[in-house]
Amino acid sequence: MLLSKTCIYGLRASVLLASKKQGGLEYTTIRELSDELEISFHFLTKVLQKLTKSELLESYKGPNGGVKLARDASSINFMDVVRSIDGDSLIHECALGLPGCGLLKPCPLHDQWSGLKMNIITMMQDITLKDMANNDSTGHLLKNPIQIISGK
Amino acid sequence: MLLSKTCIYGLRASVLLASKKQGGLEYTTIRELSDELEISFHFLTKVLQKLTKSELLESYKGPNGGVKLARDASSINFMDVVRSIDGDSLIHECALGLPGCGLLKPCPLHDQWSGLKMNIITMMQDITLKDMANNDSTGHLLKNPIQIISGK
DNA sequence: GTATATTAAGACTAAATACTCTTAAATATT
DNA sequence: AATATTTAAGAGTATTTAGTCTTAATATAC
Repeated sequence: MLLSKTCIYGLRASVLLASKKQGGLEYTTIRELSDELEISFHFLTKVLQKLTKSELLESYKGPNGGVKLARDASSINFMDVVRSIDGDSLIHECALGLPGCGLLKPCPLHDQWSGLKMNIITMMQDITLKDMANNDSTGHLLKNPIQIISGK
Repeated sequence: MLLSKTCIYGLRASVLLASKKQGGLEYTTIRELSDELEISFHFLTKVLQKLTKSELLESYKGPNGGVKLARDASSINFMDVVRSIDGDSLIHECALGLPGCGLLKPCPLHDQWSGLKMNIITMMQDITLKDMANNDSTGHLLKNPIQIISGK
């Protein structure tokens, strides 16, 4: 698995926020997010605390509180969330888990893997929360995708 | 982490075998492999049992026994070992861990990720144990790399 | 056949990750 | 001030992955 489950939960919640009114710039309760994403409320709370600490989200306690994106969904990318939760092991890690593998002392897979890894990182940096929110036509991330031709 | 530690151990042992005389086609004891790779003997034994069951290795009990490659190192690729140990979750898994993600119901990352994933898989299929054994000039995988200008 | 060398298999333990529950702190409403 | 709503934080539990240990099975050599 490339990303931890914790990280995936953080991503899903961030994209869900981005899909909300005002592009996620107003408070939504974690309860609402956890209900929609079908993730345990308490666990999601912990995950989102990491995003709050790394200032991707802002939180507010009490009635009408919740979490919101700290800045526009188009300026937060996939990689920001990944680094906040999984750290940058993805960036530095050798495919064979060999300590000390690098340009100076490449493992047998280093050259091939660093190229592929760079492509993954570039992709993660290029795609923003807004992109993902707009690209969830199949409702994978958002159980109740944005209604274009709204019903009731 | 893309590959489990178990999988990485299996890869390292396979490459080490491939680097041995006769290209790994004669028996080497697991004890020798575990000593050279500095992996616990018992744990490596378990890992290699998987490779033996999937017929990438052959084992033989008793004195002069051990494990050897079941076929030439140039005909076993990286992917063979990965699939034997980690299964093909790598091939099928959605980057966001979403069940049901696929061509028919792509998640917001599906298109980008499936392209990158294909590159990873292609790389793993293209590189053989022989390639890796030949390409370990820095001795990352093999603690005592093959001596070209042999000492003592 | 007895001792020795080796892999196979299963039970067990440890560590990492995922998840739950309880309590505290902050804010709003009345 | 009292109560309700919400996130924060910490302790605790469960599950998965990694690793260890013991015993069994198989083969060789004497």
